[in-house]
Amino acid sequence: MAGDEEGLRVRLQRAALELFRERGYDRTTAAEIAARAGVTERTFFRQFPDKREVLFDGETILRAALTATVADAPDGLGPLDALFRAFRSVLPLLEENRPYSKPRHDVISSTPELQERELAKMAALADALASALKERGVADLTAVLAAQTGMAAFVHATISWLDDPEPALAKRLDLASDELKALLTGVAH
Amino acid sequence: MAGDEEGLRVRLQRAALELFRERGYDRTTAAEIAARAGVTERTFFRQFPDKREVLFDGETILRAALTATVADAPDGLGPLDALFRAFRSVLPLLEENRPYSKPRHDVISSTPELQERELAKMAALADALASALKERGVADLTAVLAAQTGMAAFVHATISWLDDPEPALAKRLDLASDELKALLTGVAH
DNA sequence: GTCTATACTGAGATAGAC
DNA sequence: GTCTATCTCAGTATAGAC
Repeated sequence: MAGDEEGLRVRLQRAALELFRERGYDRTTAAEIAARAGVTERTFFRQFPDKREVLFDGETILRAALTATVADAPDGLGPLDALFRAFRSVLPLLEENRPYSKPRHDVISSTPELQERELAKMAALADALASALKERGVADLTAVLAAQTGMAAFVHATISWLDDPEPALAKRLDLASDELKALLTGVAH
Repeated sequence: MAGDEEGLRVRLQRAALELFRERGYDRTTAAEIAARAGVTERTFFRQFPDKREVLFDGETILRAALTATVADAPDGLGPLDALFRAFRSVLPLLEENRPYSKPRHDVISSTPELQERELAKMAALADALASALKERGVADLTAVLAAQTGMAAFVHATISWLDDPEPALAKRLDLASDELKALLTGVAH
């Protein structure tokens, strides 16, 4: 038995992604993932509360980075600008992880169960960002709408960039930001 | 047996909501729901692909109503205005259903599994609205961002109104609409 | 690590609508 | 008779309790 719990989690994640790509998500069992990582099924479920979660370990890190950057934003910066500043701050992290994220995303987008979990993670992230904005003194409704709107732009930019690396993610983020501005044009009420 | 399939679905939905409120979602089995509706477990799963889905039958109607109204919007109306016009058109439907929607929402918000499913439904709705906007000639990126942003406002208004009926839903929608305008105006880039 | 509940799936038998 | 919906029975996999 290794004491290397972190290494075990990574091994399980890799084994899972491999198997999901080979046979598809629903045709691979938790026992098979565990076996490929050299442990038992029980150990798998001790590391991850359910089978889907094995593909969503990185979200914690992303959330921590984003909320910290929002908290550190200079005074007077508007809510959406504070968010986009945070999104830009994690660009290197995302670009570095693209080789893993791309196949991972392919599996997710072809598996309804995993899509649901992804939406849940993104919603949790948006909630965390809304809280970070409120900490800055942004009003509740404003913070929630800004977080949702910003996340929508961020997710859309990221996903389209995973499908096609050109244009670069930074460029796509700028595009989405501009597009949000333009949305207002013609809003009557 | 009865040919009344629609009545059966409604009976199953009501039985499910009752049981979920009595014992909680995870402490009630599909067999129990079926039994209360007078059928077997297998029949339950023929009507609904999984246990969660029994609480999400109305989404289809809402989606049809919203997309139809977006399609019917007068020429020259901006994307966000077309969306809010559609949201307002569906207010009577929502108000009429509040007695059912409120307990349903309580169950959902206390059950992670159901929250995930709800997010998936809302995402599907946003996709449908984005498509409806594209049909009107709105550019892809614009349509997607408008749909996501509009849905965020709509969902937030609806949920807060389920928690507390005052102020009215129409008022809450106007508030959210105004808030979005204010939000987008301050984007620097 | 073992055992069990329960969500789901498939196949075949049955019964009612037409 | 066909067709469709339910029931019955047997099975697998996830997840939780012990």
